[in-house]
Amino acid sequence: MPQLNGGGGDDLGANDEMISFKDEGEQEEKISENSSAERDLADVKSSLVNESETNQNSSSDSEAERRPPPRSETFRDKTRESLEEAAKRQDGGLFKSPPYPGYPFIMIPDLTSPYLPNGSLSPTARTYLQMKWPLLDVQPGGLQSRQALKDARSPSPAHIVGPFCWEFPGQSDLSLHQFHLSNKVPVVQHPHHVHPLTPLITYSNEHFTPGNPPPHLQTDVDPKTGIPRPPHPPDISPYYPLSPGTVGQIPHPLGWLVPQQGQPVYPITTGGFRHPYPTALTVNASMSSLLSSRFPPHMVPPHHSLHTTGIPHPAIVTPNVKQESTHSDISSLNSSKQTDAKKEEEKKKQQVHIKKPLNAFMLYMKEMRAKVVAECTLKESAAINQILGRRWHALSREEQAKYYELARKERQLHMQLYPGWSARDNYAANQQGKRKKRKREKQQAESNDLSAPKKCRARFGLDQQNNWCGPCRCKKKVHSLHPR
DNA sequence: CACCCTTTGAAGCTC
DNA sequence: GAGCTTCAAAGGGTG
Repeated sequence: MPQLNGGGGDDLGANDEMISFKDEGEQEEKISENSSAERDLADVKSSLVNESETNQNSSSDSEAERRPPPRSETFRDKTRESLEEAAKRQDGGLFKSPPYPGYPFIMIPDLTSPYLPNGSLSPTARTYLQMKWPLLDVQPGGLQSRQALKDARSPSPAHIVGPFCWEFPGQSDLSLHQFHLSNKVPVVQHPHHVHPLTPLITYSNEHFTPGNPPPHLQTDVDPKTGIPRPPHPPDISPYYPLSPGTVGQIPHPLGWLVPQQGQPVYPITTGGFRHPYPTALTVNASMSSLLSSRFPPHMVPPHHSLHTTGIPHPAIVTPNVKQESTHSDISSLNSSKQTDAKKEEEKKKQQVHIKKPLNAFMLYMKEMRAKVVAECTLKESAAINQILGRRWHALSREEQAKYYELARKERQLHMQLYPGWSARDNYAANQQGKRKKRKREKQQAESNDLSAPKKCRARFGLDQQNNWCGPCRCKKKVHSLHPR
């Protein structure tokens, strides 16, 4: 299990395990991809499949065989090298403290008293909550304000450069710069669903360079709105330019975090609001000490329980109930008492579904999906995920390490929020284990096929058992061990 | 409309 | 402890 210590450097121990680079052979594929830039979408799709198959085939070779000889200078190599150098220049090394300046808690200058005397949320708290749980309507002006906020989003890195899908490892940074410099961007595509931690990584390496905004961001002008961005204090990550006095007047720095298409990041159901989270959103002593140890004191929130606000953590969903509250028709008010009673019963029946914390790859996917979608004009998630999987393998150790560290943080936070939670809780919770059943059935079918008595035996015969597939060999052993 | 597909990683389960 | 299974996200595709 690739658990990073957060110290970076050579202590990344598991890195040898965490990057398998099973698709080293894609270098040639990339060249061919480049030469076929006018390939249409269907070809892109099919090439993905072909490449996958190719990679799978090549993966049977030994690692040494798969690794190409010291590479001549290709565009990819140059790109990666230059990017890594750039990252080194910017970072001066990995995980300098604070390693994750944007980690949610440090975005709160002060949440000791999130409420104003009139009972409303303070702008600071509002901003924090909006960032931490983007779909939460904490804007004072409701829809109008949210719309304004939405319109004033700072650009996401997911700008379109072209309709084709270019897969260059480490390209994210390059393309990011390209995107910001490019005027031929017809569409600003925002991540559809953004994990609360995603803002930390959306801008790739630059997230980990506290106080050093990348050059392309120094214009401080939102290219979409033309609205100048406020200067950020030197001690706070430039991506969270929060100031109690300015919040509410400036475009939301993470406005693009607002879920797209009206879809929530983690669907907040009515149950989500109804249930008082036993431990959710509570920064307990240990978590606070963790934060204190990792972040400057002024960035660490005090002990308090935000759950008193009834604000759900994004990881909580109530899976089986759709948003009843949206159906608050006038007519329904007539029978509100009966409906409420039924709802109450349903509520009780509902079990809070605490989702698993996202792993490193999931975090990476969340960040990069929109960009890949924009670049490829693909929307099929399966294909997108294939691309993302390959890009993931193409990432450098350092780049991957950032996501592993984020994932580690995510798990840590999750553990703090839900001490008693176990992944096991979600096993059967998923529709009474339907998927489990399906998968088992599927695997049984496969295994039946593979172990079909005549398959390998018929194909290769008893003389060439070394060519038999594993299950067939296994089955033979089993049969030999347990003869009837 | 529920489920599949597709990816990697974490964690649980089984033997 | 190895190997297998499930579930995290995502959204178009499918039956």
